[in-house]
Amino acid sequence: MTDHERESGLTRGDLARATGCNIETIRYYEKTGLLPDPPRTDAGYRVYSAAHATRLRFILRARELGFSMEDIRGLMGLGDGAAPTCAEVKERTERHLADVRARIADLRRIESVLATTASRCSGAEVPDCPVLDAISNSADP
Amino acid sequence: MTDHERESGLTRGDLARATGCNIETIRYYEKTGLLPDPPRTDAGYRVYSAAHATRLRFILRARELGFSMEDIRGLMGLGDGAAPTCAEVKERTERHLADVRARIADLRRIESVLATTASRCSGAEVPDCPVLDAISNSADP
DNA sequence: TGTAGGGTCTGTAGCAACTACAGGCTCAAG
DNA sequence: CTTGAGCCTGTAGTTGCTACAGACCCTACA
Repeated sequence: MTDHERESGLTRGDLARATGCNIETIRYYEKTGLLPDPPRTDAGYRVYSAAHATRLRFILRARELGFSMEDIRGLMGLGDGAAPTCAEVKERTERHLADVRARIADLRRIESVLATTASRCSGAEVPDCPVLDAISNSADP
Repeated sequence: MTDHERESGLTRGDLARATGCNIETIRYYEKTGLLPDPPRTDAGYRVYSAAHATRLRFILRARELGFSMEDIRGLMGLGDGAAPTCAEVKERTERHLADVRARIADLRRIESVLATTASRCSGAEVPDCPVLDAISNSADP
Protein backbone atom coordinates (compact mmCIF):
# COMPACT_ATOMS: atom_id res chain seq x y z
CA MET A 1 0.00 0.00 0.00
CA THR A 2 1.53 3.30 -1.01
CA ASP A 3 1.44 6.41 1.18
CA HIS A 4 -1.02 8.00 -1.18
CA GLU A 5 -3.39 5.08 -0.99
CA ARG A 6 -3.28 4.94 2.75
CA GLU A 7 -3.82 8.64 3.14
CA SER A 8 -7.59 8.80 3.44
CA GLY A 9 -8.62 5.26 2.61
CA LEU A 10 -10.59 2.79 4.68
CA THR A 11 -9.97 -0.93 4.67
CA ARG A 12 -12.93 -3.26 4.53
CA GLY A 13 -12.64 -3.75 8.26
CA ASP A 14 -12.58 0.01 8.83
CA LEU A 15 -15.70 0.43 6.75
CA ALA A 16 -17.43 -2.38 8.62
CA ARG A 17 -16.64 -0.80 11.96
CA ALA A 18 -17.61 2.66 10.77
CA THR A 19 -21.04 1.54 9.61
CA GLY A 20 -21.81 -1.41 11.86
CA CYS A 21 -22.10 -3.59 8.80
CA ASN A 22 -20.87 -7.17 8.81
CA ILE A 23 -17.56 -7.34 6.98
CA GLU A 24 -18.69 -10.11 4.64
CA THR A 25 -21.83 -8.23 3.76
CA ILE A 26 -19.75 -5.46 2.26
CA ARG A 27 -18.19 -7.92 -0.15
CA TYR A 28 -21.64 -9.28 -0.90
CA TYR A 29 -22.99 -5.82 -1.72
CA GLU A 30 -20.04 -5.26 -3.99
CA LYS A 31 -20.63 -8.53 -5.78
CA THR A 32 -24.30 -7.75 -6.32
CA GLY A 33 -23.58 -4.21 -7.51
CA LEU A 34 -25.07 -2.21 -4.63
CA LEU A 35 -21.64 -0.90 -3.74
CA PRO A 36 -19.25 0.09 -6.53
CA ASP A 37 -15.99 -1.80 -6.83
CA PRO A 38 -13.47 0.19 -4.82
CA PRO A 39 -9.92 0.79 -6.03
CA ARG A 40 -7.27 -1.59 -4.78
CA THR A 41 -3.78 -1.33 -3.39
CA ASP A 42 -0.94 -3.07 -5.18
CA ALA A 43 -1.50 -6.06 -2.92
CA GLY A 44 -5.18 -6.22 -3.85
CA TYR A 45 -6.62 -4.66 -0.70
CA ARG A 46 -9.81 -2.66 -1.17
CA VAL A 47 -9.56 1.06 -0.39
CA TYR A 48 -12.82 2.75 0.50
CA SER A 49 -13.56 6.47 0.62
CA ALA A 50 -16.02 8.50 2.64
CA ALA A 51 -18.37 8.31 -0.34
CA HIS A 52 -18.46 4.53 -0.02
CA ALA A 53 -19.33 4.88 3.65
CA THR A 54 -22.17 7.26 2.86
CA ARG A 55 -23.52 4.93 0.24
CA LEU A 56 -23.29 1.92 2.51
CA ARG A 57 -25.09 3.76 5.29
CA PHE A 58 -27.86 4.59 2.84
CA ILE A 59 -28.17 0.95 1.89
CA LEU A 60 -28.23 -0.21 5.50
CA ARG A 61 -30.86 2.33 6.44
CA ALA A 62 -33.05 1.37 3.50
CA ARG A 63 -32.70 -2.27 4.53
CA GLU A 64 -33.79 -1.37 8.04
CA LEU A 65 -36.88 0.12 6.47
CA GLY A 66 -37.52 -3.17 4.78
CA PHE A 67 -36.69 -2.24 1.20
CA SER A 68 -35.50 -5.17 -0.86
CA MET A 69 -32.17 -5.05 -2.62
CA GLU A 70 -34.06 -4.63 -5.86
CA ASP A 71 -35.87 -1.62 -4.42
CA ILE A 72 -32.63 -0.14 -3.20
CA ARG A 73 -31.06 -0.55 -6.59
CA GLY A 74 -34.00 1.44 -7.93
CA LEU A 75 -33.75 4.13 -5.27
CA MET A 76 -30.09 4.60 -6.11
CA GLY A 77 -30.72 4.69 -9.85
CA LEU A 78 -28.81 1.52 -10.60
CA GLY A 79 -31.48 -0.03 -12.79
CA ASP A 80 -31.57 2.24 -15.79
CA GLY A 81 -28.44 4.19 -15.16
CA ALA A 82 -30.07 7.54 -14.46
CA ALA A 83 -30.92 8.85 -11.02
CA PRO A 84 -34.61 8.22 -10.34
CA THR A 85 -37.04 11.11 -10.34
CA CYS A 86 -38.76 12.11 -7.16
CA ALA A 87 -42.01 10.69 -8.53
CA GLU A 88 -40.37 7.31 -9.07
CA VAL A 89 -39.01 7.28 -5.56
CA LYS A 90 -42.38 8.21 -4.16
CA GLU A 91 -44.08 5.45 -6.09
CA ARG A 92 -41.59 2.85 -4.94
CA THR A 93 -41.95 4.02 -1.37
CA GLU A 94 -45.72 3.88 -1.48
CA ARG A 95 -45.71 0.41 -2.97
CA HIS A 96 -43.40 -0.69 -0.22
CA LEU A 97 -45.58 1.00 2.37
CA ALA A 98 -48.61 -0.91 1.11
CA ASP A 99 -46.57 -4.07 1.42
CA VAL A 100 -45.57 -3.30 4.98
CA ARG A 101 -49.18 -2.61 5.89
CA ALA A 102 -50.29 -5.91 4.38
CA ARG A 103 -47.67 -7.72 6.40
CA ILE A 104 -48.82 -5.98 9.56
CA ALA A 105 -52.40 -7.03 8.87
CA ASP A 106 -51.27 -10.63 8.34
CA LEU A 107 -49.34 -10.66 11.55
CA ARG A 108 -52.22 -9.17 13.46
CA ARG A 109 -54.52 -11.94 12.36
CA ILE A 110 -51.88 -14.44 13.39
CA GLU A 111 -51.42 -12.67 16.69
CA SER A 112 -55.08 -12.83 17.56
CA VAL A 113 -55.33 -16.53 16.75
CA LEU A 114 -52.26 -17.32 18.81
CA ALA A 115 -53.30 -15.16 21.74
CA THR A 116 -56.76 -16.70 21.85
CA THR A 117 -55.61 -20.29 21.65
CA ALA A 118 -52.74 -19.85 24.09
CA SER A 119 -55.04 -18.26 26.64
CA ARG A 120 -57.40 -21.21 26.41
CA CYS A 121 -54.57 -23.48 27.43
CA SER A 122 -54.28 -24.37 31.08
CA GLY A 123 -50.65 -25.30 30.87
CA ALA A 124 -51.43 -28.40 32.83
CA GLU A 125 -49.90 -31.70 31.88
CA VAL A 126 -53.01 -32.96 30.21
CA PRO A 127 -52.94 -34.91 27.01
CA ASP A 128 -55.65 -32.89 25.28
CA CYS A 129 -54.27 -29.60 23.99
CA PRO A 130 -56.44 -26.70 22.87
CA VAL A 131 -53.61 -25.18 20.88
CA LEU A 132 -53.07 -28.26 18.79
CA ASP A 133 -56.81 -28.59 18.36
CA ALA A 134 -57.01 -25.02 17.18
CA ILE A 135 -54.32 -25.56 14.61
CA SER A 136 -55.91 -28.78 13.48
CA ASN A 137 -59.43 -27.53 13.16
CA SER A 138 -59.24 -23.91 12.15
CA ALA A 139 -60.02 -23.07 8.59
CA ASP A 140 -59.04 -19.97 6.70
CA PRO A 141 -61.11 -16.96 7.74
CA MET B 1 -49.88 -50.60 -8.60
CA THR B 2 -51.96 -53.43 -7.19
CA ASP B 3 -55.70 -53.16 -6.66
CA HIS B 4 -55.16 -53.24 -2.92
CA GLU B 5 -52.74 -50.35 -3.05
CA ARG B 6 -54.98 -48.28 -5.19
CA GLU B 7 -58.03 -48.92 -3.08
CA SER B 8 -57.87 -46.00 -0.67
CA GLY B 9 -54.51 -44.47 -1.45
CA LEU B 10 -53.70 -41.02 -2.68
CA THR B 11 -50.91 -40.23 -5.09
CA ARG B 12 -48.71 -37.26 -4.41
CA GLY B 13 -50.73 -35.25 -6.89
CA ASP B 14 -53.97 -36.27 -5.17
CA LEU B 15 -52.62 -35.15 -1.82
CA ALA B 16 -51.45 -31.86 -3.28
CA ARG B 17 -54.89 -31.18 -4.73
CA ALA B 18 -56.66 -32.26 -1.55
CA THR B 19 -54.65 -29.90 0.65
CA GLY B 20 -53.77 -27.08 -1.70
CA CYS B 21 -50.11 -27.78 -1.07
CA ASN B 22 -47.56 -27.51 -3.84
CA ILE B 23 -46.64 -30.99 -5.04
CA GLU B 24 -42.91 -30.46 -4.59
CA THR B 25 -43.40 -29.15 -1.08
CA ILE B 26 -44.80 -32.52 -0.07
CA ARG B 27 -41.58 -34.21 -1.10
CA TYR B 28 -39.66 -31.53 0.75
CA TYR B 29 -41.59 -32.11 3.96
CA GLU B 30 -40.94 -35.81 3.63
CA LYS B 31 -37.22 -35.21 3.15
CA THR B 32 -37.05 -32.99 6.21
CA GLY B 33 -39.06 -35.40 8.32
CA LEU B 34 -42.23 -33.40 8.86
CA LEU B 35 -44.21 -35.94 6.89
CA PRO B 36 -43.50 -39.64 7.43
CA ASP B 37 -42.25 -41.66 4.46
CA PRO B 38 -45.35 -43.17 2.87
CA PRO B 39 -45.47 -46.74 1.60
CA ARG B 40 -44.73 -47.25 -2.07
CA THR B 41 -46.23 -49.23 -4.91
CA ASP B 42 -44.10 -51.79 -6.72
CA ALA B 43 -43.18 -49.10 -9.20
CA GLY B 44 -42.05 -46.77 -6.44
CA TYR B 45 -45.04 -44.45 -6.38
CA ARG B 46 -45.91 -42.96 -2.99
CA VAL B 47 -49.27 -43.98 -1.54
CA TYR B 48 -50.76 -41.60 0.99
CA SER B 49 -53.57 -42.22 3.45
CA ALA B 50 -56.12 -39.92 5.07
CA ALA B 51 -53.77 -39.71 8.07
CA HIS B 52 -51.10 -38.18 5.86
CA ALA B 53 -53.60 -35.61 4.62
CA THR B 54 -54.56 -34.70 8.19
CA ARG B 55 -50.96 -34.30 9.17
CA LEU B 56 -50.14 -32.20 6.12
CA ARG B 57 -53.08 -29.92 6.80
CA PHE B 58 -51.81 -29.44 10.34
CA ILE B 59 -48.39 -28.49 9.02
CA LEU B 60 -49.80 -26.07 6.48
CA ARG B 61 -51.99 -24.39 9.05
CA ALA B 62 -49.13 -24.04 11.49
CA ARG B 63 -47.03 -22.49 8.70
CA GLU B 64 -49.83 -20.02 8.01
CA LEU B 65 -49.59 -19.05 11.66
CA GLY B 66 -45.91 -18.37 11.16
CA PHE B 67 -44.47 -21.31 13.07
CA SER B 68 -41.07 -22.35 11.80
CA MET B 69 -40.48 -25.91 10.68
CA GLU B 70 -38.47 -26.39 13.84
CA ASP B 71 -41.46 -25.25 15.91
CA ILE B 72 -43.77 -27.54 14.01
CA ARG B 73 -41.48 -30.46 14.62
CA GLY B 74 -41.79 -29.64 18.29
CA LEU B 75 -45.56 -29.28 18.19
CA MET B 76 -45.83 -32.70 16.59
CA GLY B 77 -43.44 -34.31 19.02
CA LEU B 78 -40.78 -35.10 16.48
CA GLY B 79 -37.90 -33.73 18.46
CA ASP B 80 -37.67 -36.07 21.39
CA GLY B 81 -39.94 -38.80 20.16
CA ALA B 82 -42.72 -38.32 22.66
CA ALA B 83 -45.81 -36.21 22.08
CA PRO B 84 -45.28 -32.84 23.73
CA THR B 85 -47.15 -31.97 26.88
CA CYS B 86 -49.73 -29.25 26.84
CA ALA B 87 -47.37 -27.06 28.85
CA GLU B 88 -44.67 -27.46 26.23
CA VAL B 89 -47.06 -26.54 23.46
CA LYS B 90 -48.25 -23.52 25.37
CA GLU B 91 -44.71 -22.37 25.96
CA ARG B 92 -43.78 -22.72 22.32
CA THR B 93 -46.90 -20.87 21.29
CA GLU B 94 -46.24 -18.02 23.67
CA ARG B 95 -42.67 -17.67 22.54
CA HIS B 96 -43.87 -17.52 18.99
CA LEU B 97 -46.54 -15.01 19.94
CA ALA B 98 -43.92 -12.75 21.49
CA ASP B 99 -41.96 -13.04 18.28
CA VAL B 100 -44.94 -12.08 16.19
CA ARG B 101 -45.61 -9.08 18.39
CA ALA B 102 -42.02 -7.93 18.08
CA ARG B 103 -42.26 -8.17 14.31
CA ILE B 104 -45.47 -6.16 14.35
CA ALA B 105 -43.79 -3.47 16.44
CA ASP B 106 -40.86 -3.36 14.01
CA LEU B 107 -43.13 -3.05 11.04
CA ARG B 108 -45.15 -0.32 12.69
CA ARG B 109 -42.06 1.78 13.22
CA ILE B 110 -41.17 1.22 9.60
CA GLU B 111 -44.67 2.09 8.52
CA SER B 112 -44.66 5.40 10.32
CA VAL B 113 -41.31 6.42 8.86
CA LEU B 114 -42.39 5.50 5.36
CA ALA B 115 -45.76 7.17 5.65
CA THR B 116 -44.26 10.37 6.95
CA THR B 117 -41.55 10.63 4.34
CA ALA B 118 -43.80 9.65 1.45
CA SER B 119 -46.36 12.28 2.44
CA ARG B 120 -43.67 14.94 2.41
CA CYS B 121 -42.95 14.13 -1.19
CA SER B 122 -44.63 16.24 -3.83
CA GLY B 123 -44.24 13.67 -6.55
CA ALA B 124 -43.04 16.44 -8.82
CA GLU B 125 -40.15 15.84 -11.13
CA VAL B 126 -37.73 17.71 -8.96
CA PRO B 127 -34.17 16.55 -8.37
CA ASP B 128 -34.31 16.99 -4.62
CA CYS B 129 -36.15 14.11 -2.96
CA PRO B 130 -37.38 14.15 0.63
CA VAL B 131 -37.60 10.37 0.75
CA LEU B 132 -33.98 9.86 -0.20
CA ASP B 133 -33.00 12.59 2.23
CA ALA B 134 -34.92 10.86 4.98
CA ILE B 135 -33.22 7.56 4.33
CA SER B 136 -29.83 9.24 4.15
CA ASN B 137 -30.14 11.31 7.27
CA SER B 138 -32.25 9.36 9.67
CA ALA B 139 -30.54 7.67 12.54
CA ASP B 140 -31.81 4.84 14.65
CA PRO B 141 -34.48 5.95 17.12
C1' DT C 1 -50.21 -53.86 -30.18
C1' DG C 2 -48.35 -49.38 -30.49
C1' DT C 3 -48.19 -44.84 -29.02
C1' DA C 4 -49.44 -40.37 -27.13
C1' DG C 5 -50.30 -37.89 -23.05
C1' DG C 6 -50.22 -37.39 -18.56
C1' DG C 7 -48.31 -38.44 -14.07
C1' DT C 8 -44.60 -39.75 -11.12
C1' DC C 9 -39.67 -40.77 -9.84
C1' DT C 10 -34.83 -39.03 -8.67
C1' DG C 11 -31.34 -35.53 -8.01
C1' DT C 12 -29.99 -31.02 -8.37
C1' DA C 13 -30.07 -25.93 -8.86
C1' DG C 14 -32.18 -21.65 -7.88
C1' DC C 15 -34.51 -17.69 -4.98
C1' DA C 16 -33.41 -13.71 -0.93
C1' DA C 17 -29.97 -11.80 1.79
C1' DC C 18 -26.76 -12.80 3.90
C1' DT C 19 -23.06 -15.43 7.03
C1' DA C 20 -19.19 -18.35 7.83
C1' DC C 21 -15.69 -20.79 6.88
C1' DA C 22 -10.80 -22.69 4.58
C1' DG C 23 -6.51 -21.85 2.84
C1' DG C 24 -3.43 -18.48 1.33
C1' DC C 25 -1.29 -13.54 1.29
C1' DT C 26 0.20 -9.26 3.40
C1' DC C 27 1.12 -5.93 6.81
C1' DA C 28 2.69 -3.75 11.16
C1' DA C 29 4.85 -4.26 15.62
C1' DG C 30 8.27 -6.04 18.64
C1' DC D 1 12.49 -12.22 11.59
C1' DT D 2 8.69 -13.84 13.56
C1' DT D 3 4.05 -13.44 15.25
C1' DG D 4 -0.57 -12.28 15.02
C1' DA D 5 -4.01 -9.71 12.99
C1' DG D 6 -6.16 -8.52 8.92
C1' DC D 7 -7.19 -9.09 4.19
C1' DC D 8 -7.84 -11.97 -0.19
C1' DT D 9 -10.54 -15.61 -2.90
C1' DG D 10 -14.00 -19.10 -3.58
C1' DT D 11 -17.41 -21.86 -1.77
C1' DA D 12 -20.96 -23.82 1.35
C1' DG D 13 -24.48 -23.16 4.62
C1' DT D 14 -28.93 -20.92 6.27
C1' DT D 15 -34.86 -21.15 5.67
C1' DG D 16 -38.63 -22.76 3.15
C1' DC D 17 -39.57 -23.78 -0.49
C1' DT D 18 -39.94 -24.04 -6.06
C1' DA D 19 -38.55 -25.56 -10.59
C1' DC D 20 -36.40 -27.96 -13.57
C1' DA D 21 -34.07 -32.35 -16.47
C1' DG D 22 -34.18 -36.84 -17.76
C1' DA D 23 -35.99 -41.21 -16.76
C1' DC D 24 -39.87 -44.31 -15.71
C1' DC D 25 -44.73 -45.71 -15.55
C1' DC D 26 -49.63 -45.99 -16.40
C1' DT D 27 -53.88 -45.34 -18.91
C1' DA D 28 -56.61 -44.66 -22.99
C1' DC D 29 -57.41 -44.83 -27.62
C1' DA D 30 -56.80 -46.55 -32.46
